Amino acid sequence: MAFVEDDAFKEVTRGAVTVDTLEELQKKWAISQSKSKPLRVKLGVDPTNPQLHIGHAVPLRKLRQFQDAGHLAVLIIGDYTACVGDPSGRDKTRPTLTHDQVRENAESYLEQAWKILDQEKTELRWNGDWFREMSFLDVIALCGRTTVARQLERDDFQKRFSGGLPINLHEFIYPLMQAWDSVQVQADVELGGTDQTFNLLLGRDLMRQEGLDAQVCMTLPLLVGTDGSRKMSKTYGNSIGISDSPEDIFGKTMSIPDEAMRDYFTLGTDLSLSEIEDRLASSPRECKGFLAKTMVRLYHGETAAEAAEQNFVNIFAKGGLPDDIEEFSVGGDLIEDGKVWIVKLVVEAGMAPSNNEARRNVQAGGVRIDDVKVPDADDKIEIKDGMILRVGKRKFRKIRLG
RNA sequence: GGGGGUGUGCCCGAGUGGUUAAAGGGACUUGGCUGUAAACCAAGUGCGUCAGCUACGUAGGUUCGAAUCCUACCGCCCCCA
Repeated sequence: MAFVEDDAFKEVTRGAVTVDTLEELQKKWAISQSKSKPLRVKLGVDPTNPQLHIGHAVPLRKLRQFQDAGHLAVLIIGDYTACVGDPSGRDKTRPTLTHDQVRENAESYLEQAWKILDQEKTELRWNGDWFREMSFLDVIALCGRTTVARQLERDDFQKRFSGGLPINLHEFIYPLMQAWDSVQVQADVELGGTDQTFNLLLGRDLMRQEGLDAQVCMTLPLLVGTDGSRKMSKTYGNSIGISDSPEDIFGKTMSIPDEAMRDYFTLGTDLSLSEIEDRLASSPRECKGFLAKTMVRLYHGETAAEAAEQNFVNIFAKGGLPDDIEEFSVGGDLIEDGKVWIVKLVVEAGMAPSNNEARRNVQAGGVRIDDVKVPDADDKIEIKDGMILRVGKRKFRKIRLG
């Protein structure tokens, strides 16, 4: 067997948790090189949410690495699978989306994905193209390709089943759909998070059943969220969106636990392993600052990265103010004798969701006007144009009269 | 189809007629320390300018009074067929 150990191959396998199997990948890689025929590397994405975060970016970056090595990305938009909802790693049934919602999400999804992928080397497919054509009989036949026992071996279903939680029948079909995608596009390699293992392996099975050369399955670690414990997910509120502002990306990255830095570097950036090691060897704070800057650079460019860092240092190291502060115009009905009740002001400025929450913030000493604490929640504030209202550490508003 | 369970706040979970806006934990928020890290400490987490209002699957009912009792409905789980 050909033994591939070139740099591109190393780069492409870097960070993978499992490769089923590495030998097959080496073989495919070697054949691809000798025949100058790019590998078809599949990634299926379900646009269940219009916002991509850097956790989603992990497999996309991996896909990009394959592209840089001369291979073809086969990006499948799961417009049909998204309507089912992937049960992987879930402890409850996913809410189902309408097809229209999915189409809409897909648009913004792609817009963001092209920040990472090379569009020239991408084959874009929609799995509705083949699922739409299937008859009910076809679906039945597809379902016949796996067994209930096999499904129940999965950890997520096992937990739900033994825990007395519902498992809806359509959830069993999801992996089959994803696996069928592989058959349709004749994938050489499929990428996915470790939670995708079952789905990916089922793709191998179906391809073999169809007499095709089975795909190699590569699983990647799930990026941990900014809380450092759970996987990154918008629903957990621990995600960094790739469309977030430079300031947000910088700030959120600075708030991750130190232990998560290595994963963020290896999974979320394009830096070389040796550089990453060097950085990790420096002081954690410096290292994290560099990480944050790198993250901003990836999605907003070098200039924005510099600015975001400046801004951060200015606010948190020097206790200053951000460069750009959102303005809030105080409407006439709020003002009484030139004064505004602090609680109402905070709420109206969108800095707290309710009066009670705003009141608590004041009582805790977290509300400042021009850097002076507001002592009492009952206080009325004399409004001056340009005054700075601050709630907590990171929320600022410049008050405008009129 | 028959029988047995179960449904509480963001999540888990206690509570079986009366200071129960509802124990405890997680999560989160604000403050302190700091590196917007971790750990730790403190306060807090339905709404309401504070009088009050609304909440324990949904709708009714019993009661001076219900998350707690009754009826119906809905969802979910288990066993039998």
